Amino acid sequence: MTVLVSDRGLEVLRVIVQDYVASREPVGSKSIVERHSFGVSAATIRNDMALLEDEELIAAPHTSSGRVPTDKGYRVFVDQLADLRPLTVAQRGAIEAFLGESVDLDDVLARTVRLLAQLTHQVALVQYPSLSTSRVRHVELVPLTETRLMTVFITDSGRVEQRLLDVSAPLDDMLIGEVRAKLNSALGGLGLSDAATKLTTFVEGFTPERRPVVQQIVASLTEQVLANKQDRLLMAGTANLARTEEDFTGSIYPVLEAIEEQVTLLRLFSEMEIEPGGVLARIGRENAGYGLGETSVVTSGYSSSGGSVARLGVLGPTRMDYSNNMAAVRAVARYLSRLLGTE
Amino acid sequence: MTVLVSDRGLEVLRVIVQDYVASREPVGSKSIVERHSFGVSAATIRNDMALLEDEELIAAPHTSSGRVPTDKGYRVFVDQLADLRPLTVAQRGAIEAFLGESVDLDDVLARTVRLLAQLTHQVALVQYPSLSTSRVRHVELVPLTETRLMTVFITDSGRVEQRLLDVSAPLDDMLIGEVRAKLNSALGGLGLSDAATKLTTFVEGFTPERRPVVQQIVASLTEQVLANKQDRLLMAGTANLARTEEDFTGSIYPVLEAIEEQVTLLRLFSEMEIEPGGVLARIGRENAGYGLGETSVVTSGYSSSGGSVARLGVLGPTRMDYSNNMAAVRAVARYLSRLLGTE
DNA sequence: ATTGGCAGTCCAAAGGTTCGAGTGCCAGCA
DNA sequence: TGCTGGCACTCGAACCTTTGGACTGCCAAT
Repeated sequence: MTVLVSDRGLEVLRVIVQDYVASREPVGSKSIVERHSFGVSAATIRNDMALLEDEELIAAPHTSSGRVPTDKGYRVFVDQLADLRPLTVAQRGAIEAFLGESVDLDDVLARTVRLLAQLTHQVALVQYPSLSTSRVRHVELVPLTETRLMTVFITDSGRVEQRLLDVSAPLDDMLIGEVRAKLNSALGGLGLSDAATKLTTFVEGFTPERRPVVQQIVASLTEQVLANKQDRLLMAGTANLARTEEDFTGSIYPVLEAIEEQVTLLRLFSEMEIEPGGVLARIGRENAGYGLGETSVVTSGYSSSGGSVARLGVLGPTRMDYSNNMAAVRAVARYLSRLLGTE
Repeated sequence: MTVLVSDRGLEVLRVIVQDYVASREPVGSKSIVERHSFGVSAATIRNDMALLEDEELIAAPHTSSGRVPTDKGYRVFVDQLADLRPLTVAQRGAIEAFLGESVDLDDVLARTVRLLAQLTHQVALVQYPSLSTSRVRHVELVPLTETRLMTVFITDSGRVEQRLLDVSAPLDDMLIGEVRAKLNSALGGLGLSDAATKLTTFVEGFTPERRPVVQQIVASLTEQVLANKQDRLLMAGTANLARTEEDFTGSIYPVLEAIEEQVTLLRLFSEMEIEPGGVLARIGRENAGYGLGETSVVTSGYSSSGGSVARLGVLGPTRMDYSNNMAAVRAVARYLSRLLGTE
């Protein structure tokens, strides 16, 4: 974009975005000079606004009404104008206090997503650390009855998956102990794909009469490994859509549908490049392909001890408070990385 | 209630509830005779309606408008008039197909709550089987690093709780094996309260130099047992509140708040007596104490293999489709009992 | 470049009117 | 006794009109 807009022009854009987000009403030249000290008259602001309109950064809903930022205007605001001031001490304290209590990964993520929803008043999303890039830390077999056992699967990203399994022949502790030991020495430290490969030949180390049972266990584990490659998504604050309903011109139905379809959101997530520590916004029509043409998505990435990177973020109407939301998402992502990294 | 209202009067109440729920509009005598074949004239219906109004079962929002059921009217409808016809074959099939795929308790309940939200288009709630009435099935200690281990706690209701733990001294497999074995023989089959009691003296069976480490493990387990006595609640379909927003006279804010406060809902659940297989409704002002004066809650109970009983249900505006929702809640509760009972 | 002024536009709110659905009541009828 | 048709009455929802005001765009002056 060539610089057809003066510095003051950009400043005008900023206050238009800010005021519009705050008031939900188109903002006019007069209210700008009243609320902000530009040191120039309303007429001057009007000239600047005319330029901004030429650049399609703002638009007038009706011939003689105030202006509203366009998607492009939000884009410029986010890229050049938004100041992501750090959260207040109180907010930081709240994050630490709230997440600090967590006892395991499930708990951490569940709290995180609720926290994010509260901080931003939007729909919050947190993706589980991808299993596919993480490694096997431990496999546990827990006998429950003679023919029933539970397989527990722990990755270095802290994720724990368990599954129940019925086997055809009675189990004895000796066998289970042996299988457990061999499984752990064979799989420990492997990436998941490698682990799955290794499992295909695992049964060979056992005597023929034991193979059927071992095979059943292996089959279950393999399934567990592969099935869980698909990513999980946590959500919170969907009710916030109700509060912001007025911001959607049509109904919020398509939005609700897209949200129920977790697959859609995962695809959307996966399309957003994340440099660690950074925070990204997709604005309005940029999401039109997903039926979310009137929503914006703010995301960042976090890393867990396994080195795997997953995403988290919020989703809401295009007219959202980007400054606050981006700051919150960034802060929570960083804190989460710290929490999961050292742990 | 004395029988001041004729049989036909009750029938009129039924169609008023049904039509009002379907159309969201006050229903008048004329539309009743048009839509339903009562074999009498509108004037007669009007007389019946006057009686119903005397009984405070219906009310007129404005002097000359149709009638709307009162909370009391809904109550009578639910208690005497609603026909809970079983779900269609297709719906049953959907339940079985959807829940049948589940792999563990977490999965079952997560699917259940989503299913319930879909069937009823309301906010769905599912309570985890209470730990307090269930018994210890297995305790597992999983070493992760030299000073770090994971404690896994499995109850006969299928619930699995895990927790990470850092200990002050290095662990060796021998010790872990011994502690695991002793824990399981000491705790297996005990109720949770008894287990907690037993844990207080558990450390005595070890040599003094080992006690500190064992004590740390025991402390963590105890905490795990006690902390988890508090019940967990799953929720889904909160976005349905947005769809039904018009049904709330004021804002839906208090409702949102009550929903975020899971404690409130748990208290409300706990107040509702459940005879197994039955389904209960709390209507409108009956929930006023919780800030939910305009909402109704439909619940039932389900039992899991541990014999423990937990609750599930839906929450929505007073003007909801009780017939459908009560049938759905009952069906899902029964199916869930079957699934968790045999498993 | 910036400004004050002015004509023009058009939405939103306020007021007024109409329309019709619905009620209550009553006298007549089976 | 219970049901019916008829009628006067009420009152909200919908529609129209009017008014006020918040804008803009443009222009001549500084």
